[in-house]
Amino acid sequence: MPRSFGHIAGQPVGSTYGSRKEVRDAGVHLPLIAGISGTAAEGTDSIVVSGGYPDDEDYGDVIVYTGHGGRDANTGKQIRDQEISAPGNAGLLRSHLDGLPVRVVRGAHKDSPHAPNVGYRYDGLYQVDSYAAKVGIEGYRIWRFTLTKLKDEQISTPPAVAPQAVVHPRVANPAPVLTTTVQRLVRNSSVVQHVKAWHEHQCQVCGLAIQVATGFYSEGAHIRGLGQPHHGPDVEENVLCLCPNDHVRFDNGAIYLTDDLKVIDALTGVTIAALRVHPLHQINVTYVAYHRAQWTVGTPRNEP
DNA sequence: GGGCCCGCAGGG
DNA sequence: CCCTGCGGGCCC
Repeated sequence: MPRSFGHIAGQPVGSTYGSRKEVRDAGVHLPLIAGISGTAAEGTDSIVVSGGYPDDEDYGDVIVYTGHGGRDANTGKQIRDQEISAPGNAGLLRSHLDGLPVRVVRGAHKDSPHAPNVGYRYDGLYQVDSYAAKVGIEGYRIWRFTLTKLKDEQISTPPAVAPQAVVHPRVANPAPVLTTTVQRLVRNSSVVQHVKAWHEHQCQVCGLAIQVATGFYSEGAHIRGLGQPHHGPDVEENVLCLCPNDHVRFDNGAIYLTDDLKVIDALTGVTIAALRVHPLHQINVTYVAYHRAQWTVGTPRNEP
């Protein structure tokens, strides 16, 4: 069964299961025993919270989840430090860096008001807000991942086609203001992942690749913005791989691109770099021109 | 109820 | 292929 991120069709939040085999057969969490599903490269698609590690803390919408590793294979006792490079831990780190949603399944266990009374229950999607090491109850280093529950509007995937045709009805409630973290989550489509992979997380403006414990971090920047009022498409030709600084510069017009992909400093008009390109990553200059126009237009007027 | 061991399936 | 893992059943 291929790994998939986000909700599983036919498995609404609140679905219950009698055993880990049933959870697996539903496609909600694939491993039969392990609590963390996923890989260091792709990220973690799901976890099971069932009291397997004493340092877990479950507050319902916030979960502090213990990573795996460091246990004796026979006794199950913690006998050494956990490593961030262990596959499940590195997977949760990657989900944090890429803003991927994690399915959370809770299993029945004592002393948790948030766990089901019996069996397992799918409790929806969470994001990995942060992680850090600490010495756990058993006296060894553990890695702890803080997950918070996502609201429905935070996990809508960008449409595959440009949404010009979509009718936006006037609604009484204004659209929710999304945090930076959630924007990243909503925007991290497979398109963005492709672009990041081509550039190996290296910023196309300055060349910086931010490195953390088990990999790199970069941001996917849409050249012509998604959604209102720009309606840019979520396609590779409309996405740049940038470091956070150059992402902010680009989104605020402090830098823009020429049609031959030179990077211009908007304040001085000076060319500061040639955009770093990759043969597989075609960039559509229509979007480049659209972005540039946003920051360079002025009202035409008759000069005396 | 706890200990133990037999497991499968996935990841490296 | 080898190793591991927030099962689970069975025995005492």
